Amino acid sequence: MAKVEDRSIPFLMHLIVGRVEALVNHWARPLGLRIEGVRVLFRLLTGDRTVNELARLTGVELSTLSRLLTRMEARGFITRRRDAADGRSVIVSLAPSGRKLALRHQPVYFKDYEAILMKGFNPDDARRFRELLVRMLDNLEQSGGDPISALRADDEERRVSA
Amino acid sequence: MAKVEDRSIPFLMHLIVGRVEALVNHWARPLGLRIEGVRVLFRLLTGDRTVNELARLTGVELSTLSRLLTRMEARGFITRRRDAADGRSVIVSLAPSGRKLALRHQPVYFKDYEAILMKGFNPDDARRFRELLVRMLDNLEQSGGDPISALRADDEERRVSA
DNA sequence: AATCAATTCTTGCAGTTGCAACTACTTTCG
DNA sequence: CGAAAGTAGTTGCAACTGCAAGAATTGATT
Repeated sequence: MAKVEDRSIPFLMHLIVGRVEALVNHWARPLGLRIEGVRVLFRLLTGDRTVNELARLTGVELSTLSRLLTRMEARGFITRRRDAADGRSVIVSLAPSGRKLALRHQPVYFKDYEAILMKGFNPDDARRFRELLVRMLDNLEQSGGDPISALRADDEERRVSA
Repeated sequence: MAKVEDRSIPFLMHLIVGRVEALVNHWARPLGLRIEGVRVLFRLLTGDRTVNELARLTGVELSTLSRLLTRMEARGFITRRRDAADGRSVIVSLAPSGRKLALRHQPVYFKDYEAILMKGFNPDDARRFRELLVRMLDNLEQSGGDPISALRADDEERRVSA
C-alpha cells in the first residue's frame, strides 16, 4: 500500500524537505527561530557575511532574508553594519548570544537530522546520494531555468483567461 | 570552488526543491497557479478526493489547502461538495476548466522537471536515487518526529529567554 | 566629471502561511 | 440512548513570503 502515490523525484524530495523542515521548526521554536534563522546562525559561525552572500549560502530569498535579519538583530542574535569598503554592502555578524546558541545547537542540525534521513543507509549509499544531489544542483544551474521557458512561451497564446 | 559550502543532505535537498519549485511557480504563473495548485490539479486527474486525502497526497498543510481550494473554486478550476455518506468530509473534483488545464500541462510537470534534474543520470542512478528517497520517507515516518524531541526536552531548561 | 548602468540592500504591498481554536458531524462505549 | 472522544474541514490571527519598485552607492563609458 503506497502511502505516497506520486513517486516523481521532485515530489518525493518536496515531501522529505517539508517534513524535515517541520521537524526543525518545531525543535527551534523554543529558541524563537525557524529553519531559515537557524541556517543563518550556523552559516555565520564560519565568518561574517554580506546579506547577499548569506542569501546565496542559505537559500533564503533576499528580501525575506533582509527582514529576517531585522528580527534577528532585534532579538540580539546578530549585528549588521555597513561595509566601509563598499557602502552598498551590509556585513552581518554573530552577536555573542547568537554565537552561543549556534555553537550549542549546531551538532543537532548537522548530524542528527541527517542521521534520521540516512538511517540504514550504508556509507556507499550515502556517499552516492550526496554526489547525485550535487549533480542535480549543477543541472539546475546549467539549465538556468530555461529549458522550460520554451513551454511557457508555447503557452502564452492559449493563456487561460482566469 | 564550491558554490555551496554546506553539503548536508537536508540542505542540498532544500536548495534543489526550492529551485525546482521556483521554476514551476514561474511557469505556472500565467495559469494563475503556483506549485501547490498545480499538484492539486494533477492529483485530481486520478479521481475525486476529500480535502484530507488531498493534503496527504500533495504534501500541502490542511488549512493552507482549504484556502487554496477556496481560491481554485472561485476561479472555476475545481468544485467542492459535502460527502453524502459522511457529512464531515468535503469531496473535491475537477471542474471542466481545471481538467482541461491539468491534461494539457501534466506532461511538463511529470516529465520535464524530472528530466532536468536527472540529466546525465544513467537509469541505474535514477532508479537507485528514487529508491533511497522512498527509504528516507519511511525513516521520517518511523521516527515520527521524535528522535529529536529528546533534544528539545533537554533544551527546555536552558531555554533562551529571547 | 557627468551620465548611464549595475550592484546591494530595503520596503510597500498584496497575498499566503501555519498554528490553534472552532464548528459540525460521526463513532465509541458505558 | 447519551456523553465523551474522535475526525473533517474552516477560520481568526499574527507573522511571513515573493515580487516589484525604491534608495543608496559604485563602476563604466565617453
